[in-house]
Amino acid sequence: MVHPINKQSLSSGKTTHNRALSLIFHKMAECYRYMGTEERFRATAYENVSRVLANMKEDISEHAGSVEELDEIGGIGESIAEKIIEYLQTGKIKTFEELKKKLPFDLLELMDISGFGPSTLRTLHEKLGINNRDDLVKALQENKLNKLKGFGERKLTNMKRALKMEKSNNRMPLQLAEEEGARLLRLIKSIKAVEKIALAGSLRRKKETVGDIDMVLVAVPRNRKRIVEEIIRVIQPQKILARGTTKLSMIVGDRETQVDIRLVHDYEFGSAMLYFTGSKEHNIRLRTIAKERGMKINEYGIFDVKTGERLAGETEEEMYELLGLNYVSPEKRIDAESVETKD
DNA sequence: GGGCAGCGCAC
DNA sequence: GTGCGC
DNA sequence: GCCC
Repeated sequence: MVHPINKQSLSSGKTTHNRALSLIFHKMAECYRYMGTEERFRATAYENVSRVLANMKEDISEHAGSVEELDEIGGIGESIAEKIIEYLQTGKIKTFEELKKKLPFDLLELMDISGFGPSTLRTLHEKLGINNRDDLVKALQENKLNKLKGFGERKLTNMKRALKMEKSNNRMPLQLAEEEGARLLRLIKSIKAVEKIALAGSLRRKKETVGDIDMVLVAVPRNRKRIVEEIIRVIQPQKILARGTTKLSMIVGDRETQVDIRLVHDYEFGSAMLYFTGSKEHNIRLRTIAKERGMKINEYGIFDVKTGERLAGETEEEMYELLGLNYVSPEKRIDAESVETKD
């Protein structure tokens, strides 16, 4: 089989600093999240920079002539600029080294696993003395978590599954995801009360690898309970992570693919598709623009902040239009810069 | 110096 | 109500 | 932490 040329791999030789720094800032973000809610915005800031670096085409050292130069990059401010320069000059970031000493650092990598947030990890550390992944696996085997408050059966099952799966990188190549997506669409379309269903997320954006499969389903509320039951019946997921009347999250197939389905009204289809297609950066940019215009945007539509009136949401096109933006095709909804104001 | 999204589901 | 993921 |  012929593989398409991968841009990332072409430039990988020049972006080694980006990768290393992206990882460090990701780890620092985890440290701050672990420290508690008062640090959560700091954590977000570090996570943002981590993502910016991961997506950057050229090596960060090309912009690292001065703090001022780095500061021009969105998401990077004075403090992180200094840390980037420190890293390029010394190979280390002192603040990071100190965080490592201060916190149960090996434990924090578990935050990369779905279901493990800061609070959960603090409880595990403080109540059971768990310091790393191995400790946790052992504690789970010995059923030591069962007594803990807030650790119900479903949560434990999900934790065990996530822990097992996390070892293998579960992102699949686009083509495989497209095949699986088409298969699921076919099955769900066979359900009578489903008025409409479409793929969203990174699969719709045609990202080169896809982590999970997102779908938006249109149905009236009175049919939703039955639809969810029917979906489970025809798809026969390996696991159900969460099920309600507006949301279904499950693990499907031998590859253990996570599938998330949102159930919405027909008039919310556009806003739900826009929202769940992402990317995250693109959404944040849209939110900011909406706010500048006195509007608020979410998966249910665009609203006038003052009156609360719903202004749009049936189609994506009308939403971009309302915001005074050119329509952006899903494939191009990559970052904040992919949003263009109309002239 | 204030805002940084806010909602559904598990518990 | 809190934690978590999205 | 960053942005406005």
